[in-house]
Amino acid sequence: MSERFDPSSADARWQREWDERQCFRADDASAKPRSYVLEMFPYPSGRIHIGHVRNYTMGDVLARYKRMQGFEVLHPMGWDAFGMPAENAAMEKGVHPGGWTRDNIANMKAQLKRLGFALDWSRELATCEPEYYGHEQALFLDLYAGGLVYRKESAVNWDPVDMTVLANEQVIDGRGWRSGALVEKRKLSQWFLRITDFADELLEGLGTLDGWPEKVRLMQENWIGKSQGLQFRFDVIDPPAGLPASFDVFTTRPDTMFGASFAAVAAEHPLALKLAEGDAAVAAFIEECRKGGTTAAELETAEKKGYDTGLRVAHPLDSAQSLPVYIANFVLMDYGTGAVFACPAHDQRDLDFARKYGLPVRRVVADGQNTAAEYAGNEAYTGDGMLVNSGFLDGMEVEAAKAAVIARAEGEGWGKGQTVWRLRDWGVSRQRYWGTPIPFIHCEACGIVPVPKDQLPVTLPEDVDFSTPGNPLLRHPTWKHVDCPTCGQPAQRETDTLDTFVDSSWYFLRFASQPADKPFDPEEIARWLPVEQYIGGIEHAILHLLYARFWTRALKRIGKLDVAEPFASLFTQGMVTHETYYRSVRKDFTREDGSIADVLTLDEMYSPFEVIRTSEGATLKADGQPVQIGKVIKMSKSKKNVVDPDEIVATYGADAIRWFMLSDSPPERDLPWSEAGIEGCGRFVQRLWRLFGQYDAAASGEDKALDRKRDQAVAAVAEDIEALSFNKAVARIYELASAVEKAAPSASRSQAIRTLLLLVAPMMPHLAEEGWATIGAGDSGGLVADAAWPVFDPALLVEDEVTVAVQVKGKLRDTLTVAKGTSREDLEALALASDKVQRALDGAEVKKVIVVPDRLVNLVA
RNA sequence: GCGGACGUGGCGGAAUGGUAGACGCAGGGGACUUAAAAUCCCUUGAGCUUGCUCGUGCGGGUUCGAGUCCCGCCGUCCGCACCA
Repeated sequence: MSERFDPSSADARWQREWDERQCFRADDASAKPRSYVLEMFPYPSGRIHIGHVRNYTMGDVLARYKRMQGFEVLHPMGWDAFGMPAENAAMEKGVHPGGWTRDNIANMKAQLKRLGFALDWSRELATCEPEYYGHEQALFLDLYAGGLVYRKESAVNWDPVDMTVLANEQVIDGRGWRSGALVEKRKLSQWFLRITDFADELLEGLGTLDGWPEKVRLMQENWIGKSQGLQFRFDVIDPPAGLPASFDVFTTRPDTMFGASFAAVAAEHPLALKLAEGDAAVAAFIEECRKGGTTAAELETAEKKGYDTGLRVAHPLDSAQSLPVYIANFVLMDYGTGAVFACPAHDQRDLDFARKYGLPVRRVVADGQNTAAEYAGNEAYTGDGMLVNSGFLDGMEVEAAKAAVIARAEGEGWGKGQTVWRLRDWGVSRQRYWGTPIPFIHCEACGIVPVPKDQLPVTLPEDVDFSTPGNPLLRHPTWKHVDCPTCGQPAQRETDTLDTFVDSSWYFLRFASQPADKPFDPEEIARWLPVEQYIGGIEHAILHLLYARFWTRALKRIGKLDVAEPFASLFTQGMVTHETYYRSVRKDFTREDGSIADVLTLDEMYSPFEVIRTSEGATLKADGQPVQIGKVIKMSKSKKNVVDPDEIVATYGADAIRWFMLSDSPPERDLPWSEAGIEGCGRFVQRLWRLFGQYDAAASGEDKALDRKRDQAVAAVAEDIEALSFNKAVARIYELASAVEKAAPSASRSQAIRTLLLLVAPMMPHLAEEGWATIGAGDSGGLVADAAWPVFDPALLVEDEVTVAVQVKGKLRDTLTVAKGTSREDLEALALASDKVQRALDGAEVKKVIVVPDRLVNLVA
């Protein structure tokens, strides 16, 4: 064995070996128990980011460990390859989105290979290839046939300069993020998926996902947003001609109906719009509401504003009462019915509004002993209590009163119990080129016609022009012109493409089953799904994970597969962070005549490679002067605090960076990158290598203590990996390595070295293979990638000597080393015999003795 | 505002209610070396009177015993948000 482990030659050599032997190819026909380990597939942006390395290293350790435990493991990789950046590159650099994307894939695949991940590349897929998106089109048609896809007019953010629809996230302060143009609301006919049909199931299903973080389940629960209450009708008293005679409101507090003091409709409510037609003041008010900002800060401080329409509605429970109708800026058109009844005493917004406009505030829920109808103060009472001042509801608790009002409304026919969801149907139309074409044809005679399945895939044209804004598919000279499949007359293709979240809603199914003639085979899916462990970033907690759950359930409902929840366990890993370095620089903006127009203080950022970091501070290499050390934040190009995984691999080898990704920080938390840290990892790789070199098959003699440490490490590391507590597994391995280093040569020591190699094999596979070639030869002769996890006798884990803490009044005074299982009496006697204990007791009488066998003795004086 | 997570040495972090600080990084001292690198050994929570005191954001409580459980604060981060 050579002196040093040389990753620059060993890494590539073993990667080639794994490739040639197809070690990580999942066998569909295997009789072994199965395990599907999946990390969220990357967008091919160009380079692998350090966050990818962390994500895929975690999955890789688990996949390799599962293989060692005798599982048939499916651990695939692919590319979420459609999306905006490719079109941006096309516009900026004049390249083709497809060429750009495929080049990126090739580069990133090579990068992933250099990290030595145990992936089944035979199942690689890219969502931008017709072999993938053609099947997606087929599934979309199946969902259409199943009634889960429909078209409707919907308002979108329209960028009039780029001539495209923008996602909400792409609208910044009302302007398009690229063009800077004021964004318009535009009505477009768009394709929708009926995710709201599954709102209840998706919510219920969360309860079965024991392997998901509570945080993610809560986020999805809030997103789905189930509210139960009463929807009821307000009749307008003496409605003016041309106005609706009634409108519906929704409330979760029907119990508070006797406290109602006004009704309010949203500015975009049909009633308000109708009133505006004949009344300029109403129109002006509506316009004012529209201008209101939607940022969090603006909403926080926004004043409640209302416009009294002069209309009045009858109180459904008390015909003697009527309520004024306001148009109010705090009522949202797209939630519930866009209209509310207001009970100021028990709702903060209603109270703010009532106080401002001098409307009555009547208590109907008792706040403890406080039952007076007169409601004082500016804080609404929203707690439980007994109904008061409420006619037939008096004396009931809130929940009972809700039920009573709903029952009465349903009996009398003016309302019914209703569930309202925050979740909206999923709009999937995008006016973009680089996405899956929506497989429909618009025919003047026949309407909307699905593309017949034998004509799939509908492929994207290659010859497209990005020199002018807008959707290239729309202005392509020939692509959209087709004959109607039904009547044969000239017709037009749908030129919208699917939201890329559709692509990622079923890729995990295609990984498990890849027939050429259909999206997947349900029997093959049943063999691999659900994914045993899914790993990815928390940023996908809602959209991707909810869409994937929905898509799977939708396919189940139409009989395409028999899986309800695609991901049995989910793990959301933290980010990789790094210090930032900056200097505050004064910038003078001078006019042409030399006068100063503006002075700003800007932070100039420096990359870690421009900076020398010592324990005292940081200096810039260029001038030797100090720089400020900023916050530790997620690596990002704009903050210049990125490190390139490729450079780390070139310097320290794949195993060192993998080890770093697993060390120190718990995997769900952020991991601060440090130069010193990666150097330490590089040193540990070499330290293990030296240990492997000390393996001596001929050594003899037993070292019981080391045997036990070895077995304890095997058990603990296995437990830690299964819990994804990689940082603890790493610490255990360090401990065993130190113990082995200190031990004198023996057969036990050689055995421990061999075990150590197996324990690090999932984490440092290249080093392990290189060592196994010497140490493992003779027992299997094969690769450590195919080796089994070390076995041990659980009985041997038990220590025969234990250290027992001795406390006096709860404070540690001494420790005793005794045989395991020493009796309570003996422990007590030994504790009392201790000088330190006697000194601490200082003659006091021992009143009580607590003995926890093998752990501690506490003497209470 | 609502919901959630977290607060432990210089830093990342360990710790089924039972010896707080495992393990790593950084620091200090030493060995080897002409020297450096590499490696190895010792040391490293604070304070003082060197065997004692204090120490897990703050204040209470439960307990023989609390980083851990309960109550009330403070702070940081994340998600959602005029959701009726």
